[in-house]
Amino acid sequence: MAGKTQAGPRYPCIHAFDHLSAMPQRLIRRIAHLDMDAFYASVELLRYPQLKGLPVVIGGGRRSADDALLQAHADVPLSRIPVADFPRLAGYTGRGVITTATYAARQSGVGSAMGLMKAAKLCPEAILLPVDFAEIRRYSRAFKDIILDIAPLMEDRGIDEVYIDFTEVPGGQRDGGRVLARLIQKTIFQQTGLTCSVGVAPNKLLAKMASEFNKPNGISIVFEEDLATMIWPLACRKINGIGPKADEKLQRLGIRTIGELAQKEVDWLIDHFGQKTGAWLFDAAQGRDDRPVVLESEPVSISRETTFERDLHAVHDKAELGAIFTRLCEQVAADLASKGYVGKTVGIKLRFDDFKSVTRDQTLDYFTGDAKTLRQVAGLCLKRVPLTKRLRLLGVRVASLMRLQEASDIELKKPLPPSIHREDASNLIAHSRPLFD
DNA sequence: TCTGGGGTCCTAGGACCC
DNA sequence: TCTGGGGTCCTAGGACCC
Repeated sequence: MAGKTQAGPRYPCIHAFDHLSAMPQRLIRRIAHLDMDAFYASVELLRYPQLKGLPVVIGGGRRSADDALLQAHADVPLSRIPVADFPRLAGYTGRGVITTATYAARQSGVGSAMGLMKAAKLCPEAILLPVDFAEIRRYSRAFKDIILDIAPLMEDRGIDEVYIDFTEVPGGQRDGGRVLARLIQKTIFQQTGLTCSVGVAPNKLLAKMASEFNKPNGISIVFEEDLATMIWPLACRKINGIGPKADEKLQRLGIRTIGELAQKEVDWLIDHFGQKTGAWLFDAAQGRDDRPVVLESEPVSISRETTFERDLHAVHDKAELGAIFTRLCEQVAADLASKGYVGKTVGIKLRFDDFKSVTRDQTLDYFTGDAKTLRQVAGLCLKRVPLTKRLRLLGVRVASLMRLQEASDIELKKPLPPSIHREDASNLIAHSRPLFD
């Protein structure tokens, strides 16, 4: 960095750091997207370095199975666990899916979101490790704290991803953001042993795509003028927000790349995708996105759900279902309390053995966070669903949230129990089916 | 032996009010 | 007897993301 004080024109928003540069430049919007490389697997490998190079799958979601696996090794010093003692996929039964897999396991065709049983078939020699969420969260907190120390404008996008506004951060303009990106990347590695990939671009949309260009441990810089060469050749699916359904529809319309999408007229896109989506697709293809980096946001809903070890029947497994239902309500109530919220919309989610899901919810005229109240209202929601098929999942959700501190006594006062919806009452009589509630 | 869990946002229809 | 809009809230489902 040049040490001389610049003599040229001063720009009010230029940070002190840039005043030291030989050539002051106008600030251009520089947004970074950072995501950790193979986060879950990398954290596990830090703990069990003896697994390096071996096929390992990290299982997720099924807490009971995971806890059992963790428990099996609870009393063994980690450094002394021989690889042979790790639980193996073969012989494991369960309904979990894989969160991630090491490269050696991926070679056998195993990949994230795959059912554990399918993974066991594809790669029977694989070692299964449960996800240690507490450990994952510790590392997640750690890398975000490191970023906040260097660049304070950070948007949390989940366990292993953030956006960072580089625009006014010292050094954030240098080499298009590369200098700052490298500093963050290096500091995270030094302090956690984990690598990450960073993309820096004029907005979140492009930064997100850029961070994928150079994985792992990469940095990619994208400028507005790089649109045609770096973005347009990509598949539409690379746009964050275009999922399998939208992609399939685009393909049916003969659009495969973002460049092909960029050639379409707005009106044509609106005709095919509706006002909102059409206009958004048009902007995205042109690389336009003015969403700000959001530092803090209020939750919209808080929920708990669980997939059963086996499909349960409303009548035959009534007691078990009832107990699970109550426990979910208690967990949601505890989550509300620990986060300091109350809510007035209570809902349930059911998934049947054919994987079809339904939801029911009911809005109260008061706010609550009370487990018993949740259980009662959720029970009324449940009565509105015909329960002929077996169930594989049950969930409880609270929405229309308000901070507990801001809730007045009147809003929290519990009036008479809510009544069953009128149209559902006749439905109920017409069916007169057995319920586990 | 298919397919976790915790979220957000959008759409669309109906109720209800003015 | 027939027929307006607009706005807001509620509900159900679905796409998508991490």
